[in-house]
Amino acid sequence: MKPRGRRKTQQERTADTTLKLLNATIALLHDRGLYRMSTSDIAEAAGVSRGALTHHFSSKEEIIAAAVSHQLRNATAGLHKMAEGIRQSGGTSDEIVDYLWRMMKDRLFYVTMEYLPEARHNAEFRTAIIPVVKEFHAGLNSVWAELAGQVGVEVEHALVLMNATMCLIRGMIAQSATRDDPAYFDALLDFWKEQMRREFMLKNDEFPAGAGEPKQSLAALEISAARLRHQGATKGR
Amino acid sequence: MKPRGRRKTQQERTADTTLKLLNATIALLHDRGLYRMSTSDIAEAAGVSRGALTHHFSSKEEIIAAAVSHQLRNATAGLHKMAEGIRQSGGTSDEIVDYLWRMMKDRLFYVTMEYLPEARHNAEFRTAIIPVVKEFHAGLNSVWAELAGQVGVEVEHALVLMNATMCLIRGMIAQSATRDDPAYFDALLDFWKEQMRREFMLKNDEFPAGAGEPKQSLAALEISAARLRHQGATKGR
DNA sequence: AATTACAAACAAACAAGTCTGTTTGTTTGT
DNA sequence: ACAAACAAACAGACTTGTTTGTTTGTAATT
Repeated sequence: MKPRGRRKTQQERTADTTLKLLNATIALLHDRGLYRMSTSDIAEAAGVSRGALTHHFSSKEEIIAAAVSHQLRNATAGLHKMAEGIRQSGGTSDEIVDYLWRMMKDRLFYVTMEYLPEARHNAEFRTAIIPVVKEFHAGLNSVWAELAGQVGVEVEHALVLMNATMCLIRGMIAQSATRDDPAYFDALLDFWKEQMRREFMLKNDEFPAGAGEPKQSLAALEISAARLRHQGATKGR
Repeated sequence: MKPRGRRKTQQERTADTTLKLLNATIALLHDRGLYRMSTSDIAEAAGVSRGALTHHFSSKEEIIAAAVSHQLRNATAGLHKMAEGIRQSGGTSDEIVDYLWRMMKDRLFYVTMEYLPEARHNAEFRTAIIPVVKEFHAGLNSVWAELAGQVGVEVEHALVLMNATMCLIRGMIAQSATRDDPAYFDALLDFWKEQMRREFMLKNDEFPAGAGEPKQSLAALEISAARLRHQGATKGR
């Protein structure tokens, strides 16, 4: 695709170099951490000079923000692709939870944890990445809304479930920094998948898709009963 | 208790100075972040000389680890106190979720996010804090197990619920760095409280308290919850 | 009880290294 | 030829750990 030995156009040169730099930045963020890496390290890892780096990015903050945006955009693209997959050939909540877990675990949230403190203490940096973060969430919404539409759950509720799922995953990965215990996290994830299955099943029964008969399973009945009982009991508070 | 203007013994001097240093360290971790603060800043904030700091702590890493341990131990003490409150006068899952949320939001997890990258990239630091983290989790277990025993839920399952709750809270606070939206987080927390209520209710029905006393009335639960709320509100520093 | 001897706590300046942003010089593309 | 892309040298600003000197508490001795 790319001309092999041929000369590159200026645009190509810029694109190549910046891409190498951004990928190297993400790798270093993950492997060494934001404060254990220098711009020299980035240039070295990218295989370019530090002059090249400073030519394209005028500050460390800027290249970090660019790299983070780059990574988030990639993740967003993946999410939309997944939403498309669900639209065309369906998908289960289990699969989505697994996908999100893998996506976050595959460096995304580790990198996020590296720059979150920076976002918290550096207003400029924060405002620089917030738009991309919002794009990312729009991607998440697509996936979840797609599943909701497929199963017939209210979109509002589906979004709550999605956000809870994401927060849970974030917290799990955060904890994994001080707890090396894959079995523990697997168990937690299994628990959550079951929760999501039940949520979608339950809602599916309450709002039957299409002309389907409102068939409630025994388990669902018990759950609804318990829920109603509790709601009624606590309303007086 | 402490002699007012009188001379202090060496032990008292050490205790006072180190405490001032540790508190200042936590405050700076929260306000400025691990990498935006220097040991000079710590000494200044504590109102002692940098020489005093280096006398008690031989490296920045060491004082950070000590401060984190200090904070975690305090939190652990609070958890055990709460477990005791539940043992004596009961408590609801709602109240516990609220307590954990407040505890984490009150600097605990913000500080944690500051040193998590360090824990991830610095093996010595990690091994230094892991024992205290484990103590902390033991404290969490106490609280949750107490509630489980009270309501008749299997302890195993209760621990899963507790861990999920903690991970959810972690993830929410992490997200709060790039999303300033209290209503959103309130909604998420409300959703979760409802989940926990249902979990405990449901399990309570599945495993009715054997030959023991009939389970506490909701009114009684509410009363003890109010007590806990008050305790939690006044225990903070 | 007072003086002296010693150790711990503290203060302040120092030395060494690192990192960032800038500047100056060279190559490559248009 | 001109400008963009790149390379490399440089200067300034921290930060950390160390060192040197001073004060405060404790214990021994007389």
